[in-house]
Order: sequence, then structure tokens, then C-alpha cells
Amino acid sequence: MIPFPKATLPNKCSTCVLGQFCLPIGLTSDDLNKVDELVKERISLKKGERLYRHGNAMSSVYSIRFGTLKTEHVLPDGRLQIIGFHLPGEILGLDAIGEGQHQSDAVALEDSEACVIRFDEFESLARQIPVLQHQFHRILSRELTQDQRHLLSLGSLRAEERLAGFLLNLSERLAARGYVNHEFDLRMSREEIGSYLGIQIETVSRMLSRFAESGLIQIKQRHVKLIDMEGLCELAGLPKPNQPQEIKICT
Amino acid sequence: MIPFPKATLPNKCSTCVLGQFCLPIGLTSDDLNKVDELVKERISLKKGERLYRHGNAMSSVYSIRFGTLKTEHVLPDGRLQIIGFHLPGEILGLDAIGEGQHQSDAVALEDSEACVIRFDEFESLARQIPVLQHQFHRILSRELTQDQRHLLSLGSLRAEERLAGFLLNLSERLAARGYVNHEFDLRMSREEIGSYLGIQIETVSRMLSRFAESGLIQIKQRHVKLIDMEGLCELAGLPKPNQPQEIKICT
DNA sequence: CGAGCGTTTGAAATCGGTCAACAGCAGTGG
DNA sequence: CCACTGCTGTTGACCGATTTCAAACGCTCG
Repeated sequence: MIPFPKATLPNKCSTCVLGQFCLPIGLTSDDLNKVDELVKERISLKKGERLYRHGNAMSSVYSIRFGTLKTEHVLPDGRLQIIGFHLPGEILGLDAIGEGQHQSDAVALEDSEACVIRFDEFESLARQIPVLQHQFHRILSRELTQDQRHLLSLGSLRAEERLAGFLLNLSERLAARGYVNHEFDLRMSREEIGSYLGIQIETVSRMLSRFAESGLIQIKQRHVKLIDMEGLCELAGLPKPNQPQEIKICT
Repeated sequence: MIPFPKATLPNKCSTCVLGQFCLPIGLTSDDLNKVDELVKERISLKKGERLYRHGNAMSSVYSIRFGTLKTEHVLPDGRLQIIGFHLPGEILGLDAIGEGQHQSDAVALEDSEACVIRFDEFESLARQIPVLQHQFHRILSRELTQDQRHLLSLGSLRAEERLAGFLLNLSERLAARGYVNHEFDLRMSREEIGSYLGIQIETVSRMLSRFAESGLIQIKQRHVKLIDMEGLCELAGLPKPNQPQEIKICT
């Protein structure tokens, strides 16, 4: 159940299965060829290896070809906050454009590969291809929206709600990439989930057990099956089909 | 102590005092004139009025000419999360590019004014002016970085640390706009600070009192004076003031 | 001057954190 | 094949930071 196994991936954007999730959405084949020329390099990462580190000079952004990455910020005293989990087709390194230095660490959660996009060359190409320019702006904007949803979660939701939202968000993003949306493998540890959601590992574990007890999900190790999507949505405080109602809490 | 009072502001970017904080950093005067033509409209907001609402179709982004705005997300059940406080020169509405609809509400915290930037026209201009294009990317990127710092705060810091960081962040941004950086008026209520930081209003109040007791700040109503910047930085888990220092990562 | 709101302060309740023990599975090596 | 080891995840009991509830204070403005 590895997403988009390497073997099936061509080396060109023009024929990459990720086309519809990645940068070059909506380009003509002529323009696609230009993007092909832009992406001259790829980086393979073993589980645990870093794509970039906080403070590294930035010259490129990266699109994930396969695998899963996390981005995180580390505090001087060792505490760390995971900012995001990143799936194939997503662009990494965008937060480095502002200062010319990466503002976070990007670590592979499993063996992964990323396409290297030289940023100055990209900007130049984006000036020639309006669709590409706009697509890039959309990507940046969606990144903002995603972070803001995350903020909403950390600032206003209880542990239970955060976790339900997390599972649904993951499910949705996997589904968009062609997977069945109700069953998947978590690529991250309980600790990483906890860091992402601003709660402790024990709380993650307890909440997952409670969800399972309530019949909302099945979980064995890192394999999750979402059983009662509607119930999860309700729990996550999300407006789900037909019923924006009170939040039901299961004991 | 109103920032950049209306009377002092010209109607053109080319002569606006905000030049160095706003979109047109580093443009030649020729290019500046083109930006002038782009910004045909301005919107005045009374305290409490909205610049846009969640779900509104998006056609423009906005730069704040004077005043202060907040952006917030509202949950179906009424809970709300303030995403950011926005000062003159900052660009609002960027999170709407992705979906073509505003993803949050933007509300004036005091009488304010914003420049309207038609986004399609802007993209067209950005294709002609590389510096403008890059500046826009930097702005988007910094927005991401800001949100990620906020995530770090909500996910990993205790109430005390969040509040110290908040005061320092505000101070820094005001200083960048030419104010003394240790004394200013809060434009937002305790409740709004609490929402922004993911804590309750009573906690905000208690922590502020505690800071004052400890001699870190003086506070009377909404007027704050930062006394012990270094102490605040320490509390916020930040390196000392004015010393950007590298974070060393041990593997 | 009094109404109304925003803010502060105190006391009690609670959610999630911390500490601790244990279970489950993977990998290693005898 | 099984014991040993180490890591990750689970569960229980207790604790504490923050929330919640409640009441008083003090601006601001009509």
C-alpha cells in the first residue's frame, strides 16, 4: 500500500501520474515540456533523512514524487512542533522564499523522493506561463488555508475533535490521490500525531481507543479503517451532509 | 497614537509612506507608476466593519493603508478562532486565491482603510515586473512562516509563553513600521488576544497581571510598556532580542 | 451619575499532562 | 524455535495548568 510506487513513475512531469495534484495542472503539452526541463534533479530520501533543515539556504522548492514527509520546528529547549504531514504532489519549501532560508526541517517518514524545482528558474517560467503562475499562487494560498485550519484546530478544539479532524483530513487527501478514503496506513507514529495536534502521545492513544470502542473507527497498529464517517465529522465540528447539529460526545 | 493617520497618506503607492512595508518594495519609479494604476479603489472601514466574509467570492486582495484588522474563522457552534492581527502594509485576502472564495472573515479593530488590488490585473502586472512577482512570493511565504510560528505557539507553548511571544511579535512589527518598540496600545480586547492565543480571557488577564508584578511589563488598560524585553524573550522561549542566532540541530 | 461592558480576581472543577507499569511486535542471535 | 532486547503503543492513577463559574471592579459614555 505504498502510494505511487517508484516503478510506475516516469521521470517527466508531462507523463507523471501526479500531474493533476502537482504544480502543472491545466498546462498545455507544450508548456508541460518546459516544466520538464525545469525539473532536472530528484532527491531520494530514506526514512528519517532530511530534505532540508532550518537555516539552510534556499534555492529550490520540492514536489513530493512518492512517500510522506513531515515538516517541523524545533525550539531551543528541545520541544518540537510538527507543522504538517505532506503527501505526493504537495510542494515543500515554500516557507523559505521570504527569508531565503528554510524555516523548518523536512523529514521523510518513509522512503521518499522529491523533484527539485530551481526557484529562480521557476519564477522566470511562471512569468511566461500565466496558468502556471496562477497555479503556483493557488498552491501557496491553499497552504495558507491548510495552516489556518490547523490553527483553528489547535486554538479552539478539544483533543477528541482535533484527532477526528486529523483522521478526516488525512482521509480526504488520500482519497483525492485515488485511494479508498476510509482505510489507510498511518505513516506517522502516535508521538508525531500528538505533536502535530498539540496533545500528548497518551492522549492520542486513549482517544483512538475510545473512537474504536464507540465504533467510529477500527484501528490495529497503524492501520486505520474509518467506519462512521458522519460520526467523525460531527465529532470534528465539521458541517457534514444534512446536519450541522450539536456535537455528540461518546463516553 | 493612530498609525499613519489618513491625512498624511497620499493616494498613490509611489509616494505612500508604506512603500517599504507593502507590495512595491524595490520597484523602479516607472514600475511604481504601473502599480499606482492597478490600485484604483480604496475601502474605508469603521471599527467592527468587515472587509470580507467567509464564502465571499474573491476578486481582489487588499493592502492595509491604516488601521488594524483581525481575520477569524467561525465554527458552526459559535466558537471562533482569530487567525491573525494585521497592521498597515500587510496584504489581506491571500487565503482566498486557492478556492476563489474568502476562507475567513476580516474585521476592522479600529477605523481603517485598505487598498483594493484586482488580483487578475495584479498577476498580469507581476508577469511583467519580476521584482514585483518575487516580492509577492515573499509576502505569501512570510505569511506562511507567520502562521507556522503561530502553530508552534498554540501547539507547544504554555499560556505564559504564548502571551510573551505575542507581545514581542506585536512590538517587533510595530517597530518595523517606525514606532518605538517598547510601548504601544493594544487594538484588540483581552478576549481577542485569548482567541488568538487559544487561551481564555481570564488567563490572559492573569498572565498580564503576573508579568506586571514581575516587572516585565507595565500595563494600564490597553496601553502596554515592555520593560524587560530580555526577560520576555526568555519566557517566550526565544533567543535574546535583536540577535538572530542559528539553531543547531543534533542528529 | 448610573448603566453596561470589559477586565480583574478568587475559588472550584476538569481536561489533558505526567508518571509509571505493562503489553505487543520486530529484530537479533543463540 | 525461543529467549532477549528495544521500541512503540496502551492503560491506569494521580496531578496540575488552565478552564469554568462567580463576583467585584473600573472605565466609558449617554
